[in-house]
Amino acid sequence: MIARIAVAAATASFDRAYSYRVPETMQEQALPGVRVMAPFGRGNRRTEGIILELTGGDETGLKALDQLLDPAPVLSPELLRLAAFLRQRSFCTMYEAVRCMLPAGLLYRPQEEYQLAGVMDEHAIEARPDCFALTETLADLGGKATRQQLLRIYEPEQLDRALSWLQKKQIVRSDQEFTQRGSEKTERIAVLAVEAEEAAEYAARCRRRSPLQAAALELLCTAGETSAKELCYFTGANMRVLRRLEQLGYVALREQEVLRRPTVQPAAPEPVVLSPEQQQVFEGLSVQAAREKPGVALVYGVTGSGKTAVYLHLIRQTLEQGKSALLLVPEIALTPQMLSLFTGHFGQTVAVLHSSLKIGERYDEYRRIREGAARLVIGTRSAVFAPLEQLGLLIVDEEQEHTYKSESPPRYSAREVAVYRGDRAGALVVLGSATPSVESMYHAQQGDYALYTLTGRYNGRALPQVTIADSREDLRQGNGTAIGAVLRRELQKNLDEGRQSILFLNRRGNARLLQCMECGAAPQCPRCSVSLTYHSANGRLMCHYCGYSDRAPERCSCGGLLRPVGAGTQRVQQQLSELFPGVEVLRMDADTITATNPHEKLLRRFEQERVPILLGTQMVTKGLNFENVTLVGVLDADLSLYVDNYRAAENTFSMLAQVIGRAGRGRFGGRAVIQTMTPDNAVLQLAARQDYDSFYAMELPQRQLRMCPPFLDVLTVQFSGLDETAVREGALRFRQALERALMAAPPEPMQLLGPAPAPVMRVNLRFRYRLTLLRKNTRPLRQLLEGLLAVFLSDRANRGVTAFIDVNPYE
DNA sequence: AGCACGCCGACT
DNA sequence: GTCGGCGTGCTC
Repeated sequence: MIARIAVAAATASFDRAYSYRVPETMQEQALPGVRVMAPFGRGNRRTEGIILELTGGDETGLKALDQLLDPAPVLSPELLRLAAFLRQRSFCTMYEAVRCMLPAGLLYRPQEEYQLAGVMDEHAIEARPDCFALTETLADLGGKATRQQLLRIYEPEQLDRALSWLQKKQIVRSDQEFTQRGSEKTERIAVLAVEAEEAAEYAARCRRRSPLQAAALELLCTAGETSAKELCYFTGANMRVLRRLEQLGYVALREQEVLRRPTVQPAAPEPVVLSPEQQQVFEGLSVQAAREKPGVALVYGVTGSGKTAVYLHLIRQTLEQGKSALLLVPEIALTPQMLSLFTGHFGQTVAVLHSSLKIGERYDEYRRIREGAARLVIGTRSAVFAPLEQLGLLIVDEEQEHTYKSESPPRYSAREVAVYRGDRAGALVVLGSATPSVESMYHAQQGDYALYTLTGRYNGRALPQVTIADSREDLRQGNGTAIGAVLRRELQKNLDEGRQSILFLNRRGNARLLQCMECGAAPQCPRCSVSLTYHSANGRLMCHYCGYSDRAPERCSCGGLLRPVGAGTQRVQQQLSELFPGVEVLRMDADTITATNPHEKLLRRFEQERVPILLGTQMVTKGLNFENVTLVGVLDADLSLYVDNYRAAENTFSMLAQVIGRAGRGRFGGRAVIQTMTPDNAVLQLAARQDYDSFYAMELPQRQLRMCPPFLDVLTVQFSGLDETAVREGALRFRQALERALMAAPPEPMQLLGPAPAPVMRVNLRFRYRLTLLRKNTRPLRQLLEGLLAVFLSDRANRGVTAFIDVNPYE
């Protein structure tokens, strides 16, 4: 018997199915979807792999599998096919695709184990004292140790240098042992092992010599029991530092059980009654779902039109038919109400999958799904790979959201995967949105998708009255603050009436920087071309691109004082307190949200204590649903509009529509004020009127003109390397090869741009350039690009330059 | 990528 | 004569 396997060791340039002989003893258990270990390459290094298929035939000259890692397949044939789709679509290797479909808890981590097998003679000891020290360590550990154990004591390079010498001399032998990650249900907790006074005293003594130990001890003195992870985060220490403290007897580390089922507060399962319009949409979808090839439905429903109620009925029907359902949401944290609604109705049938679950929780949920105990999966992007059988329904809520696109390999779009899975399984795919992506609406207009519209607002409430306020007017009046005259008037009105308001600062992310008060410079990452982000919680500077972290200095290199600046919520809060003395303003941004003060808690306070004003960045735009909020203010609507991205208009429209939708959810009607420097901008005006149809009609020809989706796809080839010239020249060579290949292909509308520096030109010391190809993303094109990429990566002329391809990226 | 094989120069 | 530098080609 021959097993065709995909191996983890393969890179894009030699990723194919490799044939191995299946030893007699494994024949029964070896099935497609079972992971294996196998020797690979000249050195026969052991690599992980997965069986794709089994065949008969000539076995001579084939290597044999050496171990099966699973008692039963971890991927069904359907999911294996999905992995192949993912590989093809996102230009990743087969094994990368497989890995991304499995929960982390299921992934084996091969653990190298080292065993003492000889002794060093005097000569050797003199020549390689470092190696001798290592053999002593091994002897202390009982003659063998795992790589991880040794890494607690030695630096990786130092360890590898010594080990390779010792292995060559056959003094140390290595073996591999497999530990299954995620089977653990514990986390590591640190506590003081001595009186706080003694610990503080030692901390003071050792501060000079080992500042990290001192910092960790001091934190433990004040915080008491802390998880090792948190302790490291706040002090900048690492596990080695904590181990050392344990050795010295100041700290005790222990494992503690952690909760494995994500907790969701189920709502009372009150019957959800559909309005006539919702009923009509439900029935239409229901009929469509019953077809042999249900296809895709776009449900376009204005904010507050009750898409969720329709989902609920559709899901119930699907489950009653004995099928399973998948509901994708952009971000779990922003949809608590939806989550409790569904758990209230479907109880244990629901499994929740998202990235902030603990490894064990995720693994448990995954198992409940695979065993058929959970038949409704609610989750974020990667939940699209949930191992559901008998899929009858896939819903992608807020389908335009960018969180569905993965920005790390495999770079897939969960929306596309959902459409593919639905097609293969004969299941209905529902894309829901208040502001559909231009692509999806285009497909609906073309008849590729069925279109359903919900126009009525919940309980017939009117849309908020929206005012566009001209910020230039305020500037002319000498009002340089973030709150213009119009908004100020409206806020005052709300305060007088005892109503609440939400203010939205349209800043990307919540990044906060340190800036020099003298020269204006902000500390830069030494390895990337970005400013470092300031974390006030632990007083450290961190780089979001490469992970660099350092204590925040007090002064700039010029000697000036460094002060935090950022999204500017603090400044606006200050201005508000001057404008409305004594009025409480609740701030919601990276600084006010911490582990102990999550944004749910903040929002609960906002609701229950009726804090008059909530001020925040992007996180205030979504999912909030408060009866007493009657005013929404957008402080700077332009900011997301004038960026170099074909989706800028769509994103801005969608964002504004969502924010405006936050007002007037209750009985009292709502108002919104949009402040802008360009009040005549058509996108803003249409968003103010919540006129999606006109926006779409205006945007579509723009897309055609710019050769952007839905007409053509954006395929970027990104190059990176330490040597800028090599990267640029590599990109240029790729461009030339691509031009030649496209010349030979049947002519199609297209445009090839670049090489140009990537938006963040340097990350982790590596320079990044990119080519942009606007062209229809067809199978022949993908094959052409895959081939060129493979050639590029194995061409010696491009040494030191890596490349990857991304389709319709967000950056 | 990661490894062996092979062909060249500097050393016991 | 051997050890080790790195350029080259392959991965069932």
